[in-house]
Amino acid sequence: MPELPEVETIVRALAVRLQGATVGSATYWPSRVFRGVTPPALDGAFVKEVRRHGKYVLIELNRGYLAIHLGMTGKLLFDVPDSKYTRAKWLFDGVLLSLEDIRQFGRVIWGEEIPEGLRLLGPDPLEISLQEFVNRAWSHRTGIKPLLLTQTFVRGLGNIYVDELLFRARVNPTRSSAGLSQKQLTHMWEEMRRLLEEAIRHGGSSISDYVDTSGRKGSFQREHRVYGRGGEPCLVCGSPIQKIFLAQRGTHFCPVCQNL
DNA sequence: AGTATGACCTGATGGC
DNA sequence: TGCCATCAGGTCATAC
Repeated sequence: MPELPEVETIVRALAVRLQGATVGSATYWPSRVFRGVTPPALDGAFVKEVRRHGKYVLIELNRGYLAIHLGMTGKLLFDVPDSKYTRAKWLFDGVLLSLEDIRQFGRVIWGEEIPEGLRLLGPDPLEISLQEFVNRAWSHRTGIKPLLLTQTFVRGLGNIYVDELLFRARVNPTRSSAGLSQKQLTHMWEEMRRLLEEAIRHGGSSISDYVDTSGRKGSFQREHRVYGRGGEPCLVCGSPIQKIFLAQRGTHFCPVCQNL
């Protein structure tokens, strides 16, 4: 579910309420999200910083790092009662934070250092330089869509924002990354930043599950130009938006605006 | 190194 | 109303 803009929205809200707070208690329900390794109790630990690392929420404590990936249906919610899908909850100076995850594709990782799974990810799309973006794109032989979804290439893009980005940059999703021109990649890099920043300003996209820490939906789904619009007219040229499958992911694009 | 496939989970939706 | 298939903001592991 949540991609970079949604996780960024969550992290900003967490930072306000958790920075400097002390962990009073932690409760973990048996669940796949821990992948067999439940974090320690953490009583008395305090929060140094909350930040985003790709699609991970990273909570830095004085004793180590709690990394939370929300998978497809994960939510971090303040002050809600336990539900059937509550997988963990923490009390930070009287503030209750719960992790709910229906499908359990999310994960919670504990590490005394930043977990390796996070360190191995590629650069952040909002921080990567144009030159590095171009060089990295040209160094792979794969399709541009699957490449943008690969978190070791850049960290944080998912299916919605890749489709939207390729539409805005007028790049066909079936193109190979190495075959793109400097001009096309420059356009993509610029649109990537613009798109993500705009989506963050809208509080992310809510299709079915995503809500922020207060349970509120984002509004960027109203700005989607291709994602979820298969068969509907292109907002630029009017031809029907196509939906195909690439790398097993639904892929939406305009065959005219994004011609080969 | 690439790509293709299935697995992991649960719920919503649409066709019959 | 029920049953079945299909689909969903994401990784992962395995096999060619």
